[in-house]
Amino acid sequence: MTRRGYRQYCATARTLDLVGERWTLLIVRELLTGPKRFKDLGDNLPGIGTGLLAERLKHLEAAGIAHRTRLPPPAGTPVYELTGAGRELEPAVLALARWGRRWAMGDRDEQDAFHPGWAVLGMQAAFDPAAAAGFAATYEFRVGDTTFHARVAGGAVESRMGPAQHPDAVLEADEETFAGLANGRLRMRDAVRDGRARAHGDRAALTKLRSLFPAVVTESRQ
Amino acid sequence: MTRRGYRQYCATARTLDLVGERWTLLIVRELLTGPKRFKDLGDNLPGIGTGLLAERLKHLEAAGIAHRTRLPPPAGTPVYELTGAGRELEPAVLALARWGRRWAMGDRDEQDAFHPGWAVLGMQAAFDPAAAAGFAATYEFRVGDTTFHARVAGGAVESRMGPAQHPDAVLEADEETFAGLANGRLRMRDAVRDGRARAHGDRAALTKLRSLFPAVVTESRQ
DNA sequence: CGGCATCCATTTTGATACTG
DNA sequence: CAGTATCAAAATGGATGCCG
Repeated sequence: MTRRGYRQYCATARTLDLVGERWTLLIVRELLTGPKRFKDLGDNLPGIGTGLLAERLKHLEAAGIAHRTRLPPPAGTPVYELTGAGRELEPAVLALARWGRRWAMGDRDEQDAFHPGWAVLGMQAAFDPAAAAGFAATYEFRVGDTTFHARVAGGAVESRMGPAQHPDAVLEADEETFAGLANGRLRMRDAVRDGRARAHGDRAALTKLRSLFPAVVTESRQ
Repeated sequence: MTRRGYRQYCATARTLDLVGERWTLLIVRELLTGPKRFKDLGDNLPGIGTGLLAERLKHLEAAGIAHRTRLPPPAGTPVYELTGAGRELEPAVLALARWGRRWAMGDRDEQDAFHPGWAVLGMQAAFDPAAAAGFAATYEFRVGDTTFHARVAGGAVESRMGPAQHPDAVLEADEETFAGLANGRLRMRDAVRDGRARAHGDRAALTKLRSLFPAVVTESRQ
């Protein structure tokens, strides 16, 4: 009856006691890009099953990582949203993503699902603060009918779903191409040159884009 | 038969496919402080059972994260050791530890195990690069009959089990005290003032120590 | 010690049907 | 849509025995 735990007085183990079970960190990943409805969470986590999803959400609430609330009127739809503690899991999730970009991203399998929301985090994981020093710009990304944007400033990046207010540049690509970009298999410049991605807007911002979110693929010359 | 996976083309999910199962990241944590024997791994992971530990180690080998080798002669004991890919999991493990120090470290429960090796990572998670800028020193820590050290230089820290070559300062404390320091529940200065920890060595290095590894506990003044 | 094999009691999970 | 209820299929924990 009592939840299974590692029973170790260790910060890593305690964290895993709270978010280390199957699906939990992926739910956090979903919520990192904004509040979501029960159904949307389920749709982005194929295979989880409503029962387990409900259980995990209850647990995250009990742990103070997420909470159930309602979107402001007139929508009023019930959604789940991260708390402050939950948002602070972002560095850990990004660290895992960074490792995955480097070591776990073979080609995409037919079976593998892909949702543009994941690309948002993929881009954040790819972000190179050094390249962003002393630079500021806002980018908008369009993938099929999904849009998100990234605001670069002060050597940091902030990404969100939805369109940007005044984007300096816009990048447009199909899902497959974007998956490659976000997961480090494809270089921005190659995608644009091949016409798989279309870019427009401020020329300096577009040039900078390539170094802000470097791909992982071997530094093939040229 | 086929391993269970999330089947998502997402860097976070792929990483969790490889290291997200129960015990796996704790095995990585153990190996981050150096190669270990099968038995020592088991001893530091109470409850895992030899079968599951063997299965996890095989999986980590297959994934290229760890490998089985032998200590150089004359010891020759078989040990498990991280590969390059495995060592690169350190940022992710430390990020989880950092979150845990902040949000998951209630008091230690009677039931909770504690091993000094965990403190090594706890200290690394606590490390504040900003405070270390332009500073260099080597510290040795003694907990019961266990010794480890941290070398601070170039705004970074490197910790290892075992004594330091030429420590600038030495900190000595019992296990309970050290657990509190590593997990952020106890401030260095308080532990020293109370006599729960004994420090000696270079005075400047000792003073700096307090800011290099700040505690998490509320900034209660004085 | 290093590890695999086996048996068994519990937990977790996955899939689906069902209710407000 | 949100979430509960239910049941079968894994995964895990613990004990124990074995063999190099």
